[in-house]
Amino acid sequence: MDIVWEHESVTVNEVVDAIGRDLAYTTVLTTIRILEEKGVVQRGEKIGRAYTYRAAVSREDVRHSMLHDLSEQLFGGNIRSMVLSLIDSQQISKEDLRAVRRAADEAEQNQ
Amino acid sequence: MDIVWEHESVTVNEVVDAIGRDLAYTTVLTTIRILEEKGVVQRGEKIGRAYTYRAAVSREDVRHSMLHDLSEQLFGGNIRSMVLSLIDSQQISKEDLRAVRRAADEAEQNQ
DNA sequence: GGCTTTCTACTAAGGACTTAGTAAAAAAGG
DNA sequence: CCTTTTTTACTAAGTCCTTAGTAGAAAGCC
Repeated sequence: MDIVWEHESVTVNEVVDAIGRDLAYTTVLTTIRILEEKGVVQRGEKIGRAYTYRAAVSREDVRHSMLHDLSEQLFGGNIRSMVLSLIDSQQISKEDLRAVRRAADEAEQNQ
Repeated sequence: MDIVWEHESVTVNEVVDAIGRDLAYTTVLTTIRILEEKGVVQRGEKIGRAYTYRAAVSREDVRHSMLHDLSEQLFGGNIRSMVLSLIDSQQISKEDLRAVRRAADEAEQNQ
């Protein structure tokens, strides 16, 4: 999906070239076909002899929905706990904390 | 795992009773055996005729590692982006934002 | 001590995901 | 037009997860 999102419209071959791993053409084709079945990718018209594909859901939507799912799994749906856990994780720098505070301020403003 | 974490030490039967879903005894047994194989649960001594099991990793550790994994998958490991995405998700209230800001302040202090 | 119940170990089926092969269709090229 | 190449559709094998059944061991009960 990262590659589809980055390219707006891709053929199977473009994905194979971009993916950086040594996967067979048919492997990528199968994967895209399943993504299409699930509705996260859509088939467009042919370019030359190959079909093109483009994302049918946005990266943001997927991020939000996966974050939501994980918050359910780990924190009973409590987003606040999740954010606090991230802040306490020692993986976060001073600038990160400043950015977080700024974002919290803005979010509060816009409510 | 939730049940194991809540009970400190459990038998298979206690899990079956607590789980709220209609699962066969052997299903729960198998699941616990696999959790044991993976090292997240440890077998203790027998109580009566049944083995007891207890958590071998903390809930916090699992939360942090799963959050870390998802941050890699969705945000290239950038925790800050992940927190900002959560804050922007409209799922978060004023009090949540205040709590977040307070936590950010404390975290900065402790650095 | 033999019957009954409880628990465990082993096995297995079905679904999802990843990987890739084969065959056929479609296009390209002489 | 016939051969070669490219692309697709279908199939399949392997792994992991969830679910559960069967057989045998262990404990409990007269």
